Amino acid sequence: MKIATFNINGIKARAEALGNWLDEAQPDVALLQEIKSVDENFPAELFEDRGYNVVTHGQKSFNGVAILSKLPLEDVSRGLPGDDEDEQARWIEATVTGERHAVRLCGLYLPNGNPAPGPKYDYKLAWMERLEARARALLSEETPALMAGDYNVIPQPEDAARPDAWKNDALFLPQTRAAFRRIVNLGFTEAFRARHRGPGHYSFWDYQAGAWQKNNGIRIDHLLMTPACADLMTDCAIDREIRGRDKPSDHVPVWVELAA
DNA sequence: ATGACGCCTCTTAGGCGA
Repeated sequence: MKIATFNINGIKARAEALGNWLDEAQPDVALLQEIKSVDENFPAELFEDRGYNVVTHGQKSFNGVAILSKLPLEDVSRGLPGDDEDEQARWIEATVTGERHAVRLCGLYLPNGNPAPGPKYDYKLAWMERLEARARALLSEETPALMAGDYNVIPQPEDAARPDAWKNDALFLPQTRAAFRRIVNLGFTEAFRARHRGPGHYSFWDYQAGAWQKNNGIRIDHLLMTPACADLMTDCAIDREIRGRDKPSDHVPVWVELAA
């Protein structure tokens, strides 16, 4: 079961590029972020025609998450628990069942948090506390579960081409990294680092200032697996090359293969 | 660096992102 996370930066602008990538990469599941669309305007038929089931949790203009899955999506849940006042669409869950295992899938778009300090950074840290609570609950199930998406967190200096440039940024501040590390340390396996060491692995390159051409990237799209899920992982990689195509998102897909 | 780039919309300007 191949499961990918991909911040597409707008479904309207990315429909064609996303379709091309799906046709080539053939993921069983794609967790999408920043659809920037209300549910009614999401072009589900483009993906249903390719054999995907589609669930969305959208909002107008900003944010929005979706799941595309060739397997049926069961027990769909929208919104991260813990704040009934939060109207930003950043979390969606569903269960898929493989030949041997059911896997709980959580797609997330963690708040950017800039500028920091400030109310946006406070919202990011509060959201991460709610994420930690949901993560604890998933672990207590002792079943395969995956929390994947755009975390807007650079975990370590080696995850940025120019870490000094991010020193005061909400993606890299010590408090941000500590909150991420606290969640991982509950018992999750960060899929990419379980298989690849060293610098130079990125999932985002800014549109500006030739960041892609200079390979000035950061690694902020992550897949966190419960122990029962990590036991099933057979591969993990970043589909780096699609950043160089026409009309790319500023993020690229990251995927895991699970023997589920 | 008040920059760039590209997405979005109550669109041709301004908000937002990372």
